[in-house]
Amino acid sequence: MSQNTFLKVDVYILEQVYTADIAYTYKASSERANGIRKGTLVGLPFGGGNRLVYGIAKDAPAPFPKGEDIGRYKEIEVVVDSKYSLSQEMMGLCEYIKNQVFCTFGEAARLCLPKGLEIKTREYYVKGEKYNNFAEYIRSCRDPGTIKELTVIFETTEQKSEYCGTKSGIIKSLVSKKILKKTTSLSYNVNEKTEKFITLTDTHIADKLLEKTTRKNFDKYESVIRYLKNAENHTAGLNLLSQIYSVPKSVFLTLEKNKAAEITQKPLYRDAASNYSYIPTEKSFDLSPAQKSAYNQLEELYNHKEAKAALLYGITGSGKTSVILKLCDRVISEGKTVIYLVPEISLTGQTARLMFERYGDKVAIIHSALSQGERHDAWCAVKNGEKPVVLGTRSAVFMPCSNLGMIVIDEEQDDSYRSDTTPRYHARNIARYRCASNNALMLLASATPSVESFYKAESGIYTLVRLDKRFGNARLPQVIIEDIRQDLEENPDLLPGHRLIDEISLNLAQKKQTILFINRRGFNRFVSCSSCGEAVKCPNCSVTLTVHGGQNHRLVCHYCGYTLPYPKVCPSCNSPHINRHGSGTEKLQEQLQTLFPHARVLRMDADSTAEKNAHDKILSRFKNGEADILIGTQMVAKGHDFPGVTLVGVICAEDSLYISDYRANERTFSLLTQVIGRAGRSNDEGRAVIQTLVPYNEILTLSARQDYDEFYRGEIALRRAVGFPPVCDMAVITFSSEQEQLVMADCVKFEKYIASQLNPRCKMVIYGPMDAPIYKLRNIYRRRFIVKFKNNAESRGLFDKILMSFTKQLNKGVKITIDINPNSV
DNA sequence: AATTAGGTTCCC
DNA sequence: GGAACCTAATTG
Repeated sequence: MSQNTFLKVDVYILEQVYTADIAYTYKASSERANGIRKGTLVGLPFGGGNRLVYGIAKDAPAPFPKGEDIGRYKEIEVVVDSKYSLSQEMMGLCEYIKNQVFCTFGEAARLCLPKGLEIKTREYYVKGEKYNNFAEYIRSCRDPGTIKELTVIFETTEQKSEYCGTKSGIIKSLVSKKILKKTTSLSYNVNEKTEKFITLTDTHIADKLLEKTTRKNFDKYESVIRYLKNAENHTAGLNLLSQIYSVPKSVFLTLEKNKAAEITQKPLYRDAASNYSYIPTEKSFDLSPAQKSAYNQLEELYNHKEAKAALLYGITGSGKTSVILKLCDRVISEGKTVIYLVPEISLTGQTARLMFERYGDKVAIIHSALSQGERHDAWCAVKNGEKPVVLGTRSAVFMPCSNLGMIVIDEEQDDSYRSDTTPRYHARNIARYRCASNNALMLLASATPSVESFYKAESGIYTLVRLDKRFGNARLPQVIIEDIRQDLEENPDLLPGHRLIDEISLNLAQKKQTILFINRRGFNRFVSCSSCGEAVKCPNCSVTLTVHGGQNHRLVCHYCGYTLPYPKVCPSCNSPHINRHGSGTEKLQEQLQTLFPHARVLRMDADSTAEKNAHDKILSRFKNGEADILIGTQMVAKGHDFPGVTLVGVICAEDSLYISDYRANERTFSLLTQVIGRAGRSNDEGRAVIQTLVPYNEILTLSARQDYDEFYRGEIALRRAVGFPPVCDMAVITFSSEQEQLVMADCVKFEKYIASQLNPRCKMVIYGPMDAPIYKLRNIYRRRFIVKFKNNAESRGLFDKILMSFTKQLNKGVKITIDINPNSV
């Protein structure tokens, strides 16, 4: 073959490691290169073993420079279907992610591709060059047992010329002697589901065929042909037809063979929409004057058709959703697409119903509880433009929408928008990039914006749009901050105090609903021994175990899932005096059932929502009035609209205040404001009882007043004074390993190394090394450094350089990760 | 001599 | 991350 029949293709390997993430040069025959553009997914032989891996073409194929030695390049083996190609925009996005969060291009690309597309290579063996010498080989083998195995191998080889074998030493040596040759083939985890259809194309032939048919089969042909003649487009599903008339498949094949009919395949989408019941509606929203004004401001911004970002700050119950949906209408009516992000699956259910009502099957739903097949099909449907609206959690921000008009991030302050595994991206940053490259609008919405976003709104980077009146007649709830120190002295074990009990009784009598919030699941938080003082800890993690399933049933680790029966004696000193401490959702549920035996109580926490669609079931049962009281962890706080709820109780409000994290105040304020906001969303006035040991705490009083502005003013002043985000940026560099000493050693090494690498222009301040807040997790020890810096290209470049070179120096089994502005520090 | 275990290096 | 490649240790 002459030189110029090959084209040069630079590819990124999908599974490449961080230290060597470069584009590799491959060659492709000009014919094959026809199917390759920038962003095309390809299969390549990679590494010494030439195993087949995925790559993505970095650029379009180009001719090799004259005189280049093409022989040293390997050839692209597979060009994957173009529907799995990444668009120009997504290629740019991957490059952006790679630079921002220090991951490989491939890791970024995988976020943009449907899960389950992962290559599965199957190893098998075929005859090698020296296959004919094989009889000789057997004679030289001493162990009769292995001869038996070999015979089996070659018998099947003779017949099929293929053997899926174990990796025994025999095969290895046969391969090295070139008697066998190792080969790989590729298959996908998820395949497209298709449905077969039959179309009657020629009624004449069909009728003639009927005349010739023997009496025995006549009825079957007759009914099939009759059905098809009357069917729309003379077409019907093959499986359906064969079921209705119990016809064998051969009937259809005969019709096709005689050219009376055609059989076609259509992709069959596994659509999660079928899980939701909804009634389509055409009705438009009646917006209040306040909503109208917010809408107008946002629409004006959208009309610029420029990369814009807005923060819709609307107090709880102000009707943000109607404003946003109306804006969606506007964008979709122009033929553009919308991505609508919500924090968790517990929220998709409610919003999904709203979206389906308005946009029907134009909506794709993406969340973690989908099966791989559903996810894959939704991805394809979005890619080919069948679903202009995407509703989903964090990962939905990567959906392959073309012609994006808007990305909405609802409850934008929520922690779940940041990924806590590599690549550690924040959906907000991805959205910002995508909106920028599509000249689209990024719309952040919240009742309690993150300090970071509000800061940007203040400095004019985002346009701030306010909605500070509740919708309709609804008013903010009356909030009582209840000092429960007295109650606890009387009965240290009782969770609801006098005041809350009275309010619940009142609500039950009035047949109104109540939400009780307690930020801990399980029964007791931990158990400890009164003889030796030790708390029972998880053997794999440096945390205490939580009591679950009744007061003395089991102990469970919330981090690794380790569990053991409730101990009779202290594991440390064998004393029988074990005490339970702290309270969770289960204990609250038990106490309520004793206090109010006739009340119907539902509980929503990570345990009660383990199975698929459980969130939605609990929430809709509560909404339908099938229960009087809903107990839950933060799941109940977020965005749900329960018109029947007039009372909200918070059991230990200060719980989340005293975590050593600079965002503890922000998180507490946001959580309390939101949970209080669940009350009184219709005409009835709402009440909230906040039980606490620190009644004069400012965060509590501010959230009781729902006074975000005041909270923000205090918080930003504090962050300025101490130097925390958003005033500066923070990088957390974590070292982790199963071997404690190796982590220690590498941290010491790194401390010196980073000091020697610092660039005075980057102004980095380094703290550490120190133990991670949970030092041991799943038997992995973690220590870390915290770096305060300014996030710009120069300092990112410096981090990149430091990480690249230090990763090579790490002890074996030690991992290094970097997280910029993580959720918790 | 010939596996086999452990460590190191590079992948177009 | 993983296979090949190298080297030293183990073994009948």
